[in-house]
Amino acid sequence: MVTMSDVAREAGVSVMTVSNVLNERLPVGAPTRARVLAAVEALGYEVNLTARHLRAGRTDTVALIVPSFHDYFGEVADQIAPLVEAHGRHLVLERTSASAQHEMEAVSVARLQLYDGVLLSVAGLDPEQLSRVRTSKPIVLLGERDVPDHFDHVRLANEEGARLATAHMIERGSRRILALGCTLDRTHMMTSDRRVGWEVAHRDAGLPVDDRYVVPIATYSSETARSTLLDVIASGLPFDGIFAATDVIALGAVAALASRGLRVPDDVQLAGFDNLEVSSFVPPGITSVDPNHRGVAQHAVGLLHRRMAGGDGPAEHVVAPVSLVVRGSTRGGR
Amino acid sequence: MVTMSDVAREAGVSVMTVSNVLNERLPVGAPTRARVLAAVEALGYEVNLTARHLRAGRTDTVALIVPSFHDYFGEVADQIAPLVEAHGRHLVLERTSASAQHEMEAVSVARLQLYDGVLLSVAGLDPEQLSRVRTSKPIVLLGERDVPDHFDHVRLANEEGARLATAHMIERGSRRILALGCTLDRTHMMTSDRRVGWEVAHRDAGLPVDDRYVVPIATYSSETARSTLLDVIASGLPFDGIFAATDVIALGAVAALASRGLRVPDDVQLAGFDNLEVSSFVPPGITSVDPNHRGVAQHAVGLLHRRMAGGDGPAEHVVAPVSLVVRGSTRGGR
DNA sequence: CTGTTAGCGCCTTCAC
DNA sequence: GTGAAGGCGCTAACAG
Repeated sequence: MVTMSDVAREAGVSVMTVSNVLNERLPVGAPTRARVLAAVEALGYEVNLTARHLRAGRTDTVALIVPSFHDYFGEVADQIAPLVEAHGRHLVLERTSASAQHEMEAVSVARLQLYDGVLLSVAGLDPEQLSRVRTSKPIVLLGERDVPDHFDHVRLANEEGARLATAHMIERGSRRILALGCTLDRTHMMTSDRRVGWEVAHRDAGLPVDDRYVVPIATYSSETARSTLLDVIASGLPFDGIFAATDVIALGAVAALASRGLRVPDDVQLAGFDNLEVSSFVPPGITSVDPNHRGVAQHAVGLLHRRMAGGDGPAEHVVAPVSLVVRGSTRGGR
Repeated sequence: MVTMSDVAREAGVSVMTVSNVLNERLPVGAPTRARVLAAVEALGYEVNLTARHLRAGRTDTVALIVPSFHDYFGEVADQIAPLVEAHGRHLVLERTSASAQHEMEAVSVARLQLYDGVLLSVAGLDPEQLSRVRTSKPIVLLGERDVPDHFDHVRLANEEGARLATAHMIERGSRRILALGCTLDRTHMMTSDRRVGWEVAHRDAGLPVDDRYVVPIATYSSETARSTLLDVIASGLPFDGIFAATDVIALGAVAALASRGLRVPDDVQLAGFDNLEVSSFVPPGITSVDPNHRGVAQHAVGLLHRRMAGGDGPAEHVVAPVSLVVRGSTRGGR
C-alpha cells in the first residue's frame, strides 16, 4: 500500500505538505504542489480512509440496517440515500439476518461505532432486546414495533391505513372482508395494528367483526399468501373482499384468485399495503395504502441529522401519515 | 467515547490485559479477567473497529456497489450476503448514484480502500472509465457491459437467454415478436446482447429479422415500457409476441396489453428476463429467463475470495448460464 | 509557505 | 501471566 510518506519521499517534501496539497487545507506553493501531485500520480496514491476516520473521530457515513435488501427495504433505501448525501455523508446498507432470532448478533453494537449515525429497521427486535442496544452513536429506529421510549422512532400510521383501505371496500359494497396476513396479537406489531384498522372500519360502518376473517400467514411471501388463500377458498368461508397486510401478500392473493376464476374486483375486491411499484402494473391495478416512503425517509434522516449535529432533546416518536391509492382492484378505481 | 485505557484504569490493569481478555489471544488469570469484564460492563465499553481496522490493515468487510438498491440488485445482494458471511466477513451495500454519468465519482476509489474486496456492478461504466479504477484491493465486476481484460468479471449469458425465450415463442406460434427494451447497438450491452439472441432465434427458425420490431425504451421502468408499448399498438405495427428485455419492462407490457383488451397468451405471447419474484404471481404468470442469481453470486464471491486469499492468476471472465422458466404468458405454460 | 511533534485506539512484539 | 513500547496512516497545532 502506498502511503503519504511514500509520496512525501518521492516528492522530497514532508508528509504534512502532501496532506495540505490533497486536502487544500493550508496553501502550498505552486512548484511544490506540482511535485506532490506528480508523485501522487506516479505512485497511484489513494488516501487511507480508515486512518483518516480514526484521526478525525468520525466517518461521514450513515448506516441503514435492514432485515433484507429486497422489496420494501430497497425502495426505502433509495429514498434515504439522496437525503443522506445531501448532508455530505455516505449511506451504506447492512443486512441483519434472515433469522429474526440472531438479528442483533449479526450487526454487533461494535459495528455501529463505524458510523456517525444509524438507521435501524426493527423487524424482529422486541423492546427488551432493543434496550440492550447501548451505543453512544445517534440512532433512529424505523418500523412498526414498539420501541423503548428513549429512542427516536419513525413508524407508519398502520391502523389508519388499514382502516382507509377496508372502509373503501365496505363503501364499495364488500361485506365479508378477509384480513389476510393480519394477526390478533394484542401488542403493537405491523400485523396487529393493521388488523385493528380493519376492525375499526367495520365498527364505523356498523358491521360485525368476525375473527374467522383474520387469516394469519406463516411467512410473508407471495407464495405462502397464495397457498393460504387457496386454503381459505377451499374451506368454503364466503368472502367478497380482501385486505392484504402487504402488497407482497396481495400479489399472492391475485394469483390465487385468478387460478380459481374469481374476478377482481367483480367477485372480490382487493386492497394491499405498501404501494409497491408492481401494484400499479398488475392488472387491474392493485388498490394499496401508500406508505409514504418519502415522508418516512425525510423524518428519519431529519431526526438523525439533528442528533448527529449534537441535538439532545427528548426522543421523538413520529407517526408518518399514509394515504390510499385507489386502482382497479376495488370498484370505483380506474 | 470509552476506550480500552479507560477500562484498564478502572480495572487496575494494563491496556494489553484488557485486549487479551476481550480477544482471548493470550491467557489471563481468572481474577484479573473478572475485574476486566466487570469494568467493561460498568463503563459500557465497545471496541473501536476503526482503530482495529487501521492496526490490522484489513476490515473483514466486502462491499457490493450497485446503481440502485431496489429490484434486481436487492435480490442479488440477498444471495451474496450469506456467501460473504460464510467466509467470516461482512457485506455492505453502497449505491453509486442515480446519475449514470457520475457513477464512479459517487463512490470514490479511495472509498474502495475501506474494504477488503469489492463487487462492483457496472451498469453505466464503459471500459475506458473502468480502466481508470486503479485500486490495490481485489475487485470483481458484475454486469453485462464489456470490461477491461485485467478485471475478474461475471456476466450473464444474455444472448442465450434471449434466444431461448424468443425461440420458445416462435415454436409456440408467434411470428412477429417485438424486442421491447432492446437496442441495435453494436457494442456489448445488456440491451444489445439480448437483441442479438432475439435475432439468432429468428435466423435459426428461418424467419426474417425486421429492425422495426426492436423497440428501445427511454428509461428502464415499467411506466416507460407501458407507454412505449401503447405507442407501438397505436402505430398499427402488427405483433403477436413480445420479448421484453427485463421483467420490469414485461410488467409494463402486461399493463399496456390489459388496458387494450389484448389477451396473454392468446393474442400476444410474452416473455421477460430476470425472473423477478413477481413474475410468477402476475396472472397468468410471466415466462421469464432466470438470471441465475445464485450462480452469479457464487462465481463472484468465489473469484473475490480467491483474490482476497492472495491468488494472482490471470483474470477470469465467467459467463453464468441461464435457463427459461415457462409460465402462462406463453402457450404451453401452466 | 513548509516541517516537526504528537496522538486518534488498538494490537504485535518483546521484556519482565 | 502481565506490562511497556511502538507504530498502523493520517492530520491539528504549533514552530520556524
